[in-house]
Amino acid sequence: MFTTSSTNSDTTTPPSSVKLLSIDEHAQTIQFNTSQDTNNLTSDSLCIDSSERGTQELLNSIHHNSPISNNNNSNCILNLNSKATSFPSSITDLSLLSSSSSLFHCENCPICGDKVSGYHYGLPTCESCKGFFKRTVQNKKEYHCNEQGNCVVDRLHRKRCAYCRFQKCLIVGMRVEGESSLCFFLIDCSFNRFALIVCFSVTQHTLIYACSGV
DNA sequence: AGTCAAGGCCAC
DNA sequence: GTGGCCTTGACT
Repeated sequence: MFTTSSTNSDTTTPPSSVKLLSIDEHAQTIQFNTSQDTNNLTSDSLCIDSSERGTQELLNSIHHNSPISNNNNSNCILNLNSKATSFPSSITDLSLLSSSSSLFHCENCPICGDKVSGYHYGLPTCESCKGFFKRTVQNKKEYHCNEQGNCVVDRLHRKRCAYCRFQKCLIVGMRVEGESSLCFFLIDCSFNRFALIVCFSVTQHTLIYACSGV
């Protein structure tokens, strides 16, 4: 699924962090910096074979719904710790890792892009999306979209379509306590072997992928 | 005691 | 209905 390129001459030492630089319009290349420290950034990239079955659909989902792409690609840092440098090989492993929410840090709300106020219902979100999700779940609200279910959900337009806002809450992984829902991102650059792991909510019947490139 | 997330409250 | 602020309870 992936091929990789790297300008990093040190191929044996895992980086301490990965900073995402960009995802192109069709989510076919993902550029990111790896670093041992913030003053020594090197440039790497993933190239995705979009001809592989299901790949493009998955990456479009990432592009449109992930905290990464909703953040102008500037404020998301995936931190790698010792646990994250081993590559999980099964969904069970992924579900264990997904509970390590501290691996993923984002300054902007993955739903609307507003300022994150803390972790709410499993994700770092803003205060308004926290309240919106709470009211929806508590009151068992059902919304309907007047468009085709693809409304823009950002800080300015989040009030316009509750249906699309709530769908986005579910897609990015918000959940009530006790519900099984996975939303996990990891780029593993240990020993110059790159892997992107994407795990979405099982309640949305979306694919769970674990892909690696050499 | 400090921190954090869930839930409550209430002006708008 | 929304969203900012507050209280509460669990946890360390």
